Amino acid sequence: MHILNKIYQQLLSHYGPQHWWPGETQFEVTIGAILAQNVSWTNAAKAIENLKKHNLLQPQKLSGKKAEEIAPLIKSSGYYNQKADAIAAFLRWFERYDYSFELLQKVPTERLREELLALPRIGHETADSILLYTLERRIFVVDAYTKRIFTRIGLLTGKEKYNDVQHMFHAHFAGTTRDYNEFHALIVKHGKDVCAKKPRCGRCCIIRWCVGNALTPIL
DNA sequence: ACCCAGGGTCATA
DNA sequence: TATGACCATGGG
Repeated sequence: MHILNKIYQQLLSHYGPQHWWPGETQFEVTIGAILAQNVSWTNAAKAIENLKKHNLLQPQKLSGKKAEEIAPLIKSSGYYNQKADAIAAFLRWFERYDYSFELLQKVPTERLREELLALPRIGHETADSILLYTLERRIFVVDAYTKRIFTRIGLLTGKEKYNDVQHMFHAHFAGTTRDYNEFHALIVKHGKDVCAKKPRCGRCCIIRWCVGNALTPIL
């Protein structure tokens, strides 16, 4: 069994399933992926609740709004002007698929990823979050915690680009889409738990405890 | 008052 | 290619 699978099993048994992504509908998950960019989930969740309160958390409703109208509704998520632009642009793109996630499912993952990445303010992580959590494609989502944790335990050097890190997981982590979902969620959980930006000395991360210290970067 | 949080983009060298 | 600046709210 590859070390990545061991780490996954260890995290899963330690924290339990995280049941990501929180969200009642595919559209809510998708918009949430944009709103959660570089902000605490609680801030993003407030913006989502506000959209819900205004009965706008449906593509056909929200597509009628201009970015300037969306922005004040999502203030709590931070960067609200950019995120309002991103949402408006996403809806303009989504219209070509009749606002139908059913139709999106017919599109191959690679093409979907390219189209999402072509949208403003949708970068690698946001695109992959939508692919994994909304559309249930077997795609690994790389975030800041992933790079930090796996660099700290020595499986990464810290100089890899997004696609390099993702390739490591795609090449070596054997799991279902569900496992890819859980792994990323568990990494975030573990990151918030013990792998803060400033290393807290003395608190040994359970991954290191799991795999030991003699690791060399794979890739 | 600082630091951080489930990033992305653009100008500059 | 690789940094730095900028976007911005809210909780600790």
